[in-house]
Amino acid sequence: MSRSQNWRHRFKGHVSRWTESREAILEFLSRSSKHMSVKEIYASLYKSYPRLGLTTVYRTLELLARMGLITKLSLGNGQTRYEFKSDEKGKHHHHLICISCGKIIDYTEFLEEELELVNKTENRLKKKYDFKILDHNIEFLGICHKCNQLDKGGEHIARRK
Amino acid sequence: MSRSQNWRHRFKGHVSRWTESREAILEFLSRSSKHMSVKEIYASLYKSYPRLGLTTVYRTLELLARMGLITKLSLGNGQTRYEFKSDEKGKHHHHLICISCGKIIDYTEFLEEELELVNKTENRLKKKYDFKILDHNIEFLGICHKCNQLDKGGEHIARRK
DNA sequence: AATGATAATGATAATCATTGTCAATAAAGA
DNA sequence: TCTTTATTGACAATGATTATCATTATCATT
Repeated sequence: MSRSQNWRHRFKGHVSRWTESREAILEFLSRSSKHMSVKEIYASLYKSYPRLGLTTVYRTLELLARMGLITKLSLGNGQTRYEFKSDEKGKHHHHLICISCGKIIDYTEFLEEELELVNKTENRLKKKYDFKILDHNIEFLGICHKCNQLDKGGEHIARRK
Repeated sequence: MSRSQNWRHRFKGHVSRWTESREAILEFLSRSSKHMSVKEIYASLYKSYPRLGLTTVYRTLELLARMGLITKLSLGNGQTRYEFKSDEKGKHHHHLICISCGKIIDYTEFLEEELELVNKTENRLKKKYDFKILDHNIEFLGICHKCNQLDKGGEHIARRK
């Protein structure tokens, strides 16, 4: 757990103490797949760090989001998810979400123009509303192929659980 | 409650029965301000429709979102919010959210290009991933002016509750 | 207009993510 | 090493959302 301290400097200026928990959580997120739930993060870390408390995970994730290092995703299924904000080109993505089964698709195509526009808008908003902008979320919501088949099965929307 | 039936036809094909509750909720949302919480919606309707149950409000909102008539907003503060999707030009907006105090700003500026791009992306995604796209959310997250002042007060991010 | 099948409701309990509390612990400067 | 106090973590508390299920109300049919 104490091997890599690559992330320590990232906390400078934001918090007064660097701790193993914070290091571990940030380190873990930087290596994991997208949109991890709090439970998943906690469970994964617990294996190699049993002393970690769930409360700390919540607090740290909130902290990291405030620091702008991770993105918080509220996808409307009762589970907040987080993902590391990579600087690597090509890693940036947005979300396509099925509101029926909850499936999430990260799409990385079609982003060139999108990002350009996002940056422009970000600057305009920053000026006009005096916000310090940390992040953005762009998501498209709909019904995936599989769920759409069910819809066509004759059932009314309201009937499905 | 039974006076206006303007919305009845909207339910055709989606559900098998039209009911007062559904009418009332859709009618209410079409008149109200943006991003109402479930509690707010329930409380408002309760006055003139005391038989309405909270469960029904939840179910109906879910239904209306599935029908594509309202937008569901999960803003990460533990309260799902909903808003009517108006066809009126100029009513469309996106969100600028303060992650510190939760303040939400609807911005309607800078949307011309944005919408064009959104439509284009929507079509591309629809084709590529075979989704029936119902809605989109675009939000910018950051720290509003007021909260940013506090940050500068010397406190570390982690200290604030 | 009355009937009957069943979609929809609503009171209530149950679930589960998130937050509050506070004594114990551990960074980090002296 | 010692002291200060930021941070932690076990646990309780909260609060939004969902599940249950008997009751009610819609609407096609009579």
